[in-house]
Amino acid sequence: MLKDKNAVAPHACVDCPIRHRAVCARCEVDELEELETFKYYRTFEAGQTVIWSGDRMDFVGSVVSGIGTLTQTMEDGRTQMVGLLLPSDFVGRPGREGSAYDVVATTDLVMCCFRKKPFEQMMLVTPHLAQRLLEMTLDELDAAREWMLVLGRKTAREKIASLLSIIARRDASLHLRRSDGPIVFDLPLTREAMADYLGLTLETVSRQISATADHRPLRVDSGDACPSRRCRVSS
Amino acid sequence: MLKDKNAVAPHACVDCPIRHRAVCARCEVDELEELETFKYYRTFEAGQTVIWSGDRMDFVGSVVSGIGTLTQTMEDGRTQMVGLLLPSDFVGRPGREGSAYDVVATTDLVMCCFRKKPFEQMMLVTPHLAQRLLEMTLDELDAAREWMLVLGRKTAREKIASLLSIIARRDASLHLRRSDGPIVFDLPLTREAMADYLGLTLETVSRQISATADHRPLRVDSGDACPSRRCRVSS
DNA sequence: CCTGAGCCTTGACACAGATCAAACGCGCGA
DNA sequence: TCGCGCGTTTGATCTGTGTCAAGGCTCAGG
Repeated sequence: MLKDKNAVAPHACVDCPIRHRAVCARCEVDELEELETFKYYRTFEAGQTVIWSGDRMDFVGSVVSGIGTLTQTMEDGRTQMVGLLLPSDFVGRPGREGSAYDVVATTDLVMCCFRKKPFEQMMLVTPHLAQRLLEMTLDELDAAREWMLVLGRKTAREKIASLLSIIARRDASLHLRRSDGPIVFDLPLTREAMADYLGLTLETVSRQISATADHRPLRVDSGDACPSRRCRVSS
Repeated sequence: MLKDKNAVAPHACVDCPIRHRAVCARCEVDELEELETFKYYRTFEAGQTVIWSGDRMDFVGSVVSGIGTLTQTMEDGRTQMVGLLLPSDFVGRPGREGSAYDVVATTDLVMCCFRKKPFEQMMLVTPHLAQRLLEMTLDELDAAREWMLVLGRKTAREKIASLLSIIARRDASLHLRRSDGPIVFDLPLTREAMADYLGLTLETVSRQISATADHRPLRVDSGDACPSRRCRVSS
């Protein structure tokens, strides 16, 4: 239960790694200071559940580092991931008591949390906050709708391609890579998590990835401990 | 091209049928008056396209009556509906040039439109508008995610049940019916539109509905011109 | 009246992906 | 060192939907 080496929480908003992408992106320095009065960090280990669906939530917050998932489960156990939480993504809904989804840490995760009550109150008087949240929510809505197309109409192969492309895009926008040569990025999801996101079974995911890896477009770089978790995509 | 008999556009916001559910729900009388200075109505016939994906949009607006759809299409023609537009639903995104989706009128449709520029400006200084829009967007996001579960994990039969249940719920919340006896409501979608929404083919939709109609839960009331467009759901 | 256009239904068949089952490889603790 | 757990791969088989095709119903127009 020791702290993860990367999980050293930042303290000043001003040099926060997600400063310019999170809910607080539009805030002025004095607004950041106000936020800090009810802000705290929480860290989660890979695999830990952040919130159970239906649980009362007394905070909202942003992912600072690591990856989380938002999933829905039916009574009979079928499960569908409805959102990926990458750094700067917002969790929780102001004005709603409980969480509608299970939130799970896929990797070690650091979250910047705000107590919900004061956050809600600050939103009422701070257009910068409310505006940014609206903007982020609209983006998420677009993403959700794009994903509906993936789930409803694409083949297994195309679904995997869509997943890789989304992760690659987000990864690139975060790390600002040079765009020459093959694109390389971590794929920190198990086959099962991918299957949950794509509306497939884990066997199908595995088969499609193996097949694709042979026939080109995508190659798996085996220089890593867990070979299939790091991808190099060409084309 | 004569005006539809129902398409007589209301003029005063105060007695608008969607007054208390639309973006303007939280607005005070003076705010409504300001909205009216750049508001206008547009009517569309069943089948007409309201906006093409990618088109520049110079307005945002609310559905006053009728039903519309939001659909995405891939280059090869596969298509997925990503949203149903029922009365009071909002169309368009402040802060975005063009539409990301095709918007099509499924029935005759009346929309209450606001010129985008003034609307955006008013949003900046009118928390009531921005707050309501945020709330509606969050609801839409929840709906989209619920739909992801439907698309990703449910069987054809369950998908149809989900569709009926959604329409019935929205219909009930709009018309406030007595809840005794079997629920009856219009289903103003073609098999093709349902298929687009559910990520199925129209043949599968047709088969499932026929099958379900025989074996109970859902019965089709054949007192109508187009028998399969009016449903009576028991249980 | 007939005709054609939409929309819906039904049938036969194919196939993508699910399901069930076995086995592999790697890291970890005893 | 061994054995175990977890994630993954691979195989054999089954099945729910898609695909292709034909035919029906209802309405509008000539």
